[in-house]
Amino acid sequence: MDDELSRAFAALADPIRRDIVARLTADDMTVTELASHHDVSFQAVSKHLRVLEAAGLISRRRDGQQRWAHLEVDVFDLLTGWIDTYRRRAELRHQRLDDLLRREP
Amino acid sequence: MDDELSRAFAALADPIRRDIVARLTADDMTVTELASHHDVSFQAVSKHLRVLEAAGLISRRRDGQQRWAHLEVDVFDLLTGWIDTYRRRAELRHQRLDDLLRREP
DNA sequence: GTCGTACTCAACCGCAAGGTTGAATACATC
DNA sequence: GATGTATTCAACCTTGCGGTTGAGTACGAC
Repeated sequence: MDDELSRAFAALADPIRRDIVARLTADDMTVTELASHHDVSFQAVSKHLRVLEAAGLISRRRDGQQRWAHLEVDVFDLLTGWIDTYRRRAELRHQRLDDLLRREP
Repeated sequence: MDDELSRAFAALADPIRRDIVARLTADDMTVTELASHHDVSFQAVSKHLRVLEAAGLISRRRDGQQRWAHLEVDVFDLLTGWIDTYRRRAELRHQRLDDLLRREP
């Protein structure tokens, strides 16, 4: 659990954090607003935001007393990039297998 | 950490498990073969395989004394499905924002 | 049946994750 | 300056994860 890929996958493994990410697709939000939708303490949500920030999934901006969380979609590319690489590799393997079977029945 | 999506993300958060998945794109493999590439005990790799199986990322087949692990790519769709849904939603938001700014400068 | 091989199960350990509560900080308002 | 609000920091607790080792199971070979 050290590289960026691991942090990103781990960050999205938690349902509350996935929900936070989902809400941030609509608009930037403050900690209070995000916490209002969850049955955990305010501070717990604050922790979740720190995890998301460490994973590069969000950035944060201070405005007065409020801290606005903003979704950073670039990390999504990192994840789908990894997944697609190996999905493609698996499909290629099946392709080759099919070809072989078709050639030697 | 209960639903399939959480299990899948969590499973791929570990570098060893990602490496196992990567190797399985080339071919089905036994526990011994997979363990030979990593600096952890044989039993630790066996545990990792159980996690991957619980996440639906692999299936397993017994053949004599050997247990072959086989990659199941369908879970990849589950992950990219989730990611793309919210990536698209975020892009739509930016689209609307751009339109608004272009209309009222 | 015995031996070696492939693997799982079980018990344990250290550590980090996610949660809590209470205090501290930072800013806005009066 | 005092009060209220938004947020973080710090200390703590419990649980689960990834690792280990040692014993148990299941199968093949002799």
